[in-house]
Amino acid sequence: MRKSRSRTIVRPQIHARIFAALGDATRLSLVAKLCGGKPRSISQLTRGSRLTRQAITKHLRVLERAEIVHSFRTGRESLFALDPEPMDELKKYLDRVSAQWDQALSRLKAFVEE
Amino acid sequence: MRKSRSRTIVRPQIHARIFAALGDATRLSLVAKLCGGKPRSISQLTRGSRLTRQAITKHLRVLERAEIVHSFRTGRESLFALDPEPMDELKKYLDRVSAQWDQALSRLKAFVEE
DNA sequence: ATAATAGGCAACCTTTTCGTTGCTCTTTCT
DNA sequence: AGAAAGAGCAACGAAAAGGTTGCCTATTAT
Repeated sequence: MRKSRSRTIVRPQIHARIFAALGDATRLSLVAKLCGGKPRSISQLTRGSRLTRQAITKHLRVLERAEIVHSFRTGRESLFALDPEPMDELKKYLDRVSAQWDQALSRLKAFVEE
Repeated sequence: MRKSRSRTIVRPQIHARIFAALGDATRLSLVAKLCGGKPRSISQLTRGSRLTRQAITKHLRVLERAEIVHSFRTGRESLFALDPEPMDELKKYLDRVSAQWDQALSRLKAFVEE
């Protein structure tokens, strides 16, 4: 078995911003509303929330900076839609983490059994 | 096609804490170090970082509260090890999101083509 | 033309987060 | 026994996050 202990397979840093953007209940529920597929306006997304429109706007901007969402203006409203690529990236990241983890476990098992 | 528009498939809230815990570059790199499999002490995890031991400790406690990591004391050192279940949960969450997304896309496609 | 709706921008406040320093305690090494 | 290493606790400060209010502009509806 090749033991490449000098290098870590899982990269740091890059995904922190995406994780952070999803690390808030309000934003997570915005994502939930948007993953229905249809673009929604800020007012629409504000309806049913206890927060003000401006608060929702700020959350949407955070999601936008993390590129989880993009917006475009039509007439007097700005619509937001989901951008699923970063989520896929996160999924891949988590896959790598658990792959490395499983590998570590089987190494451990092999070590114990030898 | 059954259109269950009244309920959202993707749940909010529950995963926010886990996402938030991973939403920091320092903590992400701690996870990276830990997913090698071997439990590491606080001092070990501090070595090579520009931060103080206490800063690292705090980050570890955050990861612990999110149940991404657990700790146990042996002698004078407390060791931390990864707990991969929450990561799996996140992966499942992201799967649900992208499943719903794909579904929305195909609904849209069907609508456009009809 | 006016009123109503949708948003942007800026100031402001409060709470969390991130990191530090200083001190104490326990365990291990010599 | 004494020194060194590992860690816990508490106080503190700076900065960021989350939210609000007030006001102004642009678009749509009546």
